[in-house]
Amino acid sequence: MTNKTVQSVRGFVDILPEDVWKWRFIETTAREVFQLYGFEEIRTPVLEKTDLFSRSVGEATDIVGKEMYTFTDRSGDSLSLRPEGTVAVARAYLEHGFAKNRPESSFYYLAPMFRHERPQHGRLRQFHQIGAELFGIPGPEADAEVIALQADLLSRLGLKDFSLVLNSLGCRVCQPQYHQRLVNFLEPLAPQLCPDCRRRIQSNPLRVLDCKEAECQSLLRSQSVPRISESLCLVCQDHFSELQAILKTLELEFILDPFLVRGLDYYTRTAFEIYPGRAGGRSRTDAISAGGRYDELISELGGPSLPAVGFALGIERIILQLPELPPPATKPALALLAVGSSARRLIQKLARELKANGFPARADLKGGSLKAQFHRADRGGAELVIIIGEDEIKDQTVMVRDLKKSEQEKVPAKDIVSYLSNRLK
RNA sequence: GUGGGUGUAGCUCAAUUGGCAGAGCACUGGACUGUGGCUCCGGUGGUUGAGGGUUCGAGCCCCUUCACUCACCCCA
Repeated sequence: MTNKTVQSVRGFVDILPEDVWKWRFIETTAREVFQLYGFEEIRTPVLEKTDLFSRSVGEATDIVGKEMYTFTDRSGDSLSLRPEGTVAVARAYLEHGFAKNRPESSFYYLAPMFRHERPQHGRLRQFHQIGAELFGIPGPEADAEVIALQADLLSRLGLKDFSLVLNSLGCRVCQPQYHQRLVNFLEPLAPQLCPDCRRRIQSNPLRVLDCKEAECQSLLRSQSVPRISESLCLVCQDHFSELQAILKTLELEFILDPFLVRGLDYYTRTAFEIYPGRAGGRSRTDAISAGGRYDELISELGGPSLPAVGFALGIERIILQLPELPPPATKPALALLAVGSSARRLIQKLARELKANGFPARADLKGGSLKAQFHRADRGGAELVIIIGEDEIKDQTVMVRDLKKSEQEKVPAKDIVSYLSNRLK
């Protein structure tokens, strides 16, 4: 492996055949669940105008501020590879008149996202999300529906142990008030906090609350930290407590975490994350799914005032949590081997004919000794091998060998299709 | 973006103090000229991630760089 060979771009990885079946499993399971819930698939472009993300996700967020793949195209427009899915779907929802003609719409997507982060376990620069957006329903029923969908999807995928962490971030009325209360609370403590936290007081005060430094934690625990729940307006309080009641009715367990934060600016009210494991300890591992309500996004994009709630789930992170599964059994293959060049023509022709009849027939394309051809057939998982050589050409037959039983018999060439039909059911 | 760890054949890993770069698997050929798996024998495959330095001599020490990985950060 010399460095002269071309390598893939950092953080962009190949998904090899030995792993692709996991992806397909996740994708088809997701599509099944979405169909049950009445969500429709939508596909939006990987490129959007940079402006779309900076005004919605937030100019100051890390995602927009330092992680986007942004470039100027030949006509001078600033474009970005999408760092997340929600905003693009909201754009499409507006652009195609759904907001007007069918405000209650629900969409899902399975798509690659791009963020220029430092690659790490479960964190790539091109990563893949399964996401869903439910538009037009203001009540907590919509939040609960979306959460139930995630839970159903995860358990269908075989992930039995996960915990749902829940919080309300408040709306555009109560959010700024809480923010100010928190900053007022933290500023006097700043000298005793770690350098990171001192910086966070301005940039992201909520992050101070789950700092990993023991000293910060004990300091905060000795004070009565203001909680968002105490600052919520009445409407937000109602929404949040109703949601909790619905989740209980649906028998969906959750853990309240007043310090749960979202990294994108458009979220209001409900915010949730799903972590692997029962404990709900959310400091150790990364969330496998997250989302929330974003009632202001549509209007901030220039549309009417319409509520929405959605989530996104990281496929790579799901795969890391997937229980050990045996790869699905592949259809038994038929290998066709040839001795001699005229036989080689015949097997390729015969293989094509067999494929037309639905048999996964694979003619050996490389040739060489029969032994080598047998070896490849065996390694390739063939159960039956058809051999054609001079003898078979002469008497218009083919030799059919069962690799498992180590038995073989001659079959008239013209009968091969019906012979195989009996043989392989 | 910050800090730590690791890079040796396609894969998994050896190599004494700085002293001839190796094994297993895989691939390939033969034993067995038209019959796979098992066994035995042989072969291909490496600028030791890359570049520079120290040294009679570097896989090993030093510097730089790239990649992977872990923690921070961020987030799905």
